[in-house]
Amino acid sequence: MAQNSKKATINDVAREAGVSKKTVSRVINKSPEVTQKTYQKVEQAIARLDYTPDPQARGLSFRRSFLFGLIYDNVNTAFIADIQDGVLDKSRSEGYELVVHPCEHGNSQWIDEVRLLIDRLKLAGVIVLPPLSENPELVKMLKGVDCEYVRILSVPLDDDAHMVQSDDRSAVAQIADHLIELGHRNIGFIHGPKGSQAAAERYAGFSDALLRNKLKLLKRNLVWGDHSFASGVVGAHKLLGGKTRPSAIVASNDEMALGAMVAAAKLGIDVPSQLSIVGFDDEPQAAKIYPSLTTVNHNLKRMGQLASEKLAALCRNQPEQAAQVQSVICLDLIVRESTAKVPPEIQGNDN
Amino acid sequence: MAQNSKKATINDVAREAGVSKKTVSRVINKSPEVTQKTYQKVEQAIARLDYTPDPQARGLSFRRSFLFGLIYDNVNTAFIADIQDGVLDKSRSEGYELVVHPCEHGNSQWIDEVRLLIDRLKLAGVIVLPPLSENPELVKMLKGVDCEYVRILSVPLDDDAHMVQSDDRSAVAQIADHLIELGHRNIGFIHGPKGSQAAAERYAGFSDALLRNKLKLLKRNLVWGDHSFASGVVGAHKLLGGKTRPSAIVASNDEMALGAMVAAAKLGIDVPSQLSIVGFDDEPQAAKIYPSLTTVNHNLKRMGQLASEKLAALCRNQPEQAAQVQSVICLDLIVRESTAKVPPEIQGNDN
DNA sequence: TATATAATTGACACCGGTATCATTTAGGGG
DNA sequence: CCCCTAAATGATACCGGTGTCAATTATATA
Repeated sequence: MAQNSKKATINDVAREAGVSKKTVSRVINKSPEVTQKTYQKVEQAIARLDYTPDPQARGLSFRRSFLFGLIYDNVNTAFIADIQDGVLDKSRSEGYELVVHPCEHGNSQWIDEVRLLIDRLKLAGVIVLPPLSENPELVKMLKGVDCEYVRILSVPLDDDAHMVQSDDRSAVAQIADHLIELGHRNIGFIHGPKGSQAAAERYAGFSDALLRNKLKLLKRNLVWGDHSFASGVVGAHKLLGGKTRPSAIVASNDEMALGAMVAAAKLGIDVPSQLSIVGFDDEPQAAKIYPSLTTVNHNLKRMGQLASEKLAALCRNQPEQAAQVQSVICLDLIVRESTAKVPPEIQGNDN
Repeated sequence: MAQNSKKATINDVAREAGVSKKTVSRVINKSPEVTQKTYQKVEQAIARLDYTPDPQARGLSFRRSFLFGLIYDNVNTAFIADIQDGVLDKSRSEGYELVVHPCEHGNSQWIDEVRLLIDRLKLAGVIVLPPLSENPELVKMLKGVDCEYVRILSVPLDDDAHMVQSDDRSAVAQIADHLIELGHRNIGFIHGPKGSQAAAERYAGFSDALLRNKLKLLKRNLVWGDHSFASGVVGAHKLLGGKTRPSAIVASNDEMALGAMVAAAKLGIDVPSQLSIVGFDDEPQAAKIYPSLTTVNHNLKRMGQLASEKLAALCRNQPEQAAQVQSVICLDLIVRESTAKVPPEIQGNDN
């Protein structure tokens, strides 16, 4: 407790340094027009008084706060928490605190609600998470409002300054390649929700890999899910119920992959000796089951860091710099216990 | 977009309503001294102009912001996300936005850091999550600062207005009772980290149940862990390695219970036919494995809601009201597939 | 009906900063 | 050495609200 009782104001510093408060303000804002000498005088006074400027008062003048907003839909809490962690990492070091703001999914008013939030809190910038970030109406709104933004999504975009993209497509291709290398030819796929662009990207990656390896995409090997555990169970049952069941299943996310594993267990199909299963996301539980799940790691924290780094650059009015921050994140294939060579008795049994 | 271009200020409303801006301010703050008639005039003007007061400006005058802080240690992201969700639920309906602020664990400066955060953002209140909330230094700091607070923890406290407690002790007792009902007499326990009061409470519950049922607490049935998955694996190996291995294992949290399940699987011990396992927390993955995990549900979201409800009451200067909000939360036993009757061949094999 | 008292309302300073523009100081050329 | 121009600094209004206290109005009392 350096200060006596009240915290120092800019007037105290001005008095202490023997300058006007405007000059102190200049120092705080690193204005280049201040003399070296004056600068030091003020700096010392600031240090002596243990002064920190009041963000509220500054915000009132600037018509802008020192807050970032994190806008998300409350679907997957683990997902959010990790990104949030990364965002906090960078934003706080840049002098911004973070306001979190989940939106009711399905509530069509959410865009207006976000606008109101931005307006009222005078947010300096927002980071929008998928699937909200895919919404074109939102982007339209953000462009019309005095607030910077960065979108996190898995759909490629031609707007490096405002996006951090995880390259889901290549990652799923990688994962499919891994299975193909293990000898699998007959591979099932559990698709994500129909409206989701992210899910579409993941399927595209699967398709890429199969075509590149001259394998056919069989209709009977594709089932639809909605990224929920239950839909993974159902989907796997469908895939495994046919006469020529696939020797491997790729699920569009871990949640469904876990569902597939439970379905297999209940059907008495051993993973991985009789069936390989892969997921996508590397959720915490993926490593904590037996057999542990081969999947792909999102680097969520890193994405959060990059997003806030871009946002901070945008708020400094340096869009070029924001664009130069890495925009596309590659994911890491994580091979665990749920994948193995195709069992010999099935070997030739492909399409 | 109702407003023309700029948002309306209090002066605009005052002009529109034909009163002074101070009177408008009174209406905003629901001051009782305003006439019914004036009140309506102003309300209508506000509605016509689509006016919302500027929280920054109000905060500057009040020397207080309309922000709550959520202070946590970054150990378990799922845990945080759910509470955060509940906190947001209530706090936003009370007119507060939420700033999230993780603290580096191990960094001993964190209390000062929180003080600075409170000071700079002039937070109206903070909600502190365990294990941070257990720290007496923190509480001392919070009492010396002009900011309301609510602690979430699992240790009983005599301070209803400032705490939301989850009754871990009774819950673990319940879970042990469940096992005892199933015929288990020889029950192992994997303890949480040594410093943690929460872990101590859970063990106390276990002990309660055994003593109540006149079972002995055997030293060989207690191993220490640290709430991590890995320590669950190790702990279970120790418990299962002896000559008279327990027929059931209670882990102090789900994470370790999952570790125990993997350990059992690798040892070729079938769950639940040869070994029952229970966890604590009901993390999302608990239901998404086979066999699914019997555990206890935290009602994290509810805790978050109650905490923010209390905090809002405190901020309205109604401590009695805050104290009346439910303070102790009972947890729900969730029986799934990982527990079963004790196998007959072991039946008499107790202490 | 006049007056004392309480209930409403308004004028103005202030919260802690920044913007604008005038003023002072410093540097350079004649 | 003086004048001109540019750089550094300061005075004052203002951001959008609230607090204080005085001024006005309504109500109660005599």
